[in-house]
Amino acid sequence: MNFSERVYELCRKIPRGKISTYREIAKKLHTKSYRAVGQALKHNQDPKKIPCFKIVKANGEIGGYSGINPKNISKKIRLLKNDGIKIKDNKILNMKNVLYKFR
DNA sequence: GCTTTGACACTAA
DNA sequence: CTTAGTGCCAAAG
Repeated sequence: MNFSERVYELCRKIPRGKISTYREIAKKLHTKSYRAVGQALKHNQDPKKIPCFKIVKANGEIGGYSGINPKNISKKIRLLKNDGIKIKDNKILNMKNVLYKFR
């Protein structure tokens, strides 16, 4: 199982109404490659199977979605809101409440 | 097989 | 609050 696949697995484990961060995933994979996590997601991006919109930055910002295009960012925000996440000015509110912790 | 890139993180100023 | 700099590591070139 390569790096990317493990990233996808973790994404799928995130329950509805919760989110996670690139950092948390990297930690769970026992690496500090936060950036590589994002790389993996953008490359494969299988929205049908992988809720990659649940992955945000550690500081509560949204990050990107299928690149860093603002249009897709909006879509990501809409998906998150639809999942019960509150967002204000491209930042997550109540991070602590919605952040899903692995392990 | 070395160099660059990037959906990030962290600290300091 | 914003910039600027440094670290990170898998993938792409």
